[in-house]
Amino acid sequence: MSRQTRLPVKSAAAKPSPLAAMPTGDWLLLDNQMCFALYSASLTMTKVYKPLLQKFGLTYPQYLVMLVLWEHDARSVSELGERLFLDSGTLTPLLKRLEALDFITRTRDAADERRVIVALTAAGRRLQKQSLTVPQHVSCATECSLPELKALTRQLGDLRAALLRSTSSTG
Amino acid sequence: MSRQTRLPVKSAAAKPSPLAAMPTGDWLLLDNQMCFALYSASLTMTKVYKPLLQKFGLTYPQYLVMLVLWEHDARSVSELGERLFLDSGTLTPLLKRLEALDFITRTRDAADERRVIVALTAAGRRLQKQSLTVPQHVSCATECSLPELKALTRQLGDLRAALLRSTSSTG
DNA sequence: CATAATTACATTGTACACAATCTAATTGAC
DNA sequence: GTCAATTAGATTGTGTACAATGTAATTATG
Repeated sequence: MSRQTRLPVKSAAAKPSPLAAMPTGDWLLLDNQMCFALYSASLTMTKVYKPLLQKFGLTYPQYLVMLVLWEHDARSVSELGERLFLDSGTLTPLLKRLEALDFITRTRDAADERRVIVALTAAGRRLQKQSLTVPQHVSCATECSLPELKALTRQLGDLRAALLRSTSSTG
Repeated sequence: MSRQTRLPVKSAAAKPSPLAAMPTGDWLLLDNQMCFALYSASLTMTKVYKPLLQKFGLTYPQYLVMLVLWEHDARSVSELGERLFLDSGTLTPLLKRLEALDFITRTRDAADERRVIVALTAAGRRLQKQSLTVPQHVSCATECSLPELKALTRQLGDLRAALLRSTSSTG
């Protein structure tokens, strides 16, 4: 067989990398890497939240759990995990801290003793109104307009979906 | 004085939040929040890297340190930190692991005994060529074109810069 | 040149994040 | 109904992140 053979090899002759249009020597440059921009922007973002959430005693991941519960109270741990893309190893200790703060309760589901139902306390519900200033402050800190924020949100959602496909499938 | 007074009040009458154009009740919805899209995309991204870097025994933050050193060998801990937006509390243990893997050396600077110079070993340099497949694979996983990747990289870099301004200054 | 201030890094403590594993409860196959 | 397979959470171990603090070396000031 010649070197030009293109039989459907294992993970496909498929698409060439989008990087093919760039010199190979530039592939490993930090500032060319979208992933590093993503990673460092995400870390910086949590630093912006920190002082805002500290007033309530919350961390950013804890605040995310509260957001989910404010949308729909009383959800199981796995439902929270699906919504937030986090697993029980992360959520279990986090939820125990939220419980210790008296913002949520954790109760075994009587109908299915494997499940743990996470529900808001009165204090947890009260927190919703008080935390309206948080997205307000953070959105200002982004120095983005609302259309820009919406566009970025969609792009990052699409990116997450694409990356999830590559982890769950053949890769 | 009339209600129109615009004396420079504490943290300014300043700009209204970009969210002002959105119903208040939507501010706390998870899927409206760019920050959650950012956070979850970043976590998903590191999951894509994991199997690719595991071949070399590296984690994603460790890989970032290698990227910096491949661009410019022999840098101090604080230089690495400035480049990666990480502090010594994160880098010190991470660098010790890279040293244990024999990819870097850590040496006190003779000219300034406070500084620790991080430099590549031969194995660390060899890793550069071997890791060219990593950005190739990840860029495919994003399902983005090169112009899309470049645009996202710039947007996220701008976002990080804006967020950094809000943490360092008056906030 | 003595000492106060600063700088560079390390350490400690808290909180994620997640793979791997474990346990208990439920469901399925027969 | 019994036992295997599955499911839901919890636990364990490793590795970030980062605030706060500690220590040693360097620089600045008088």
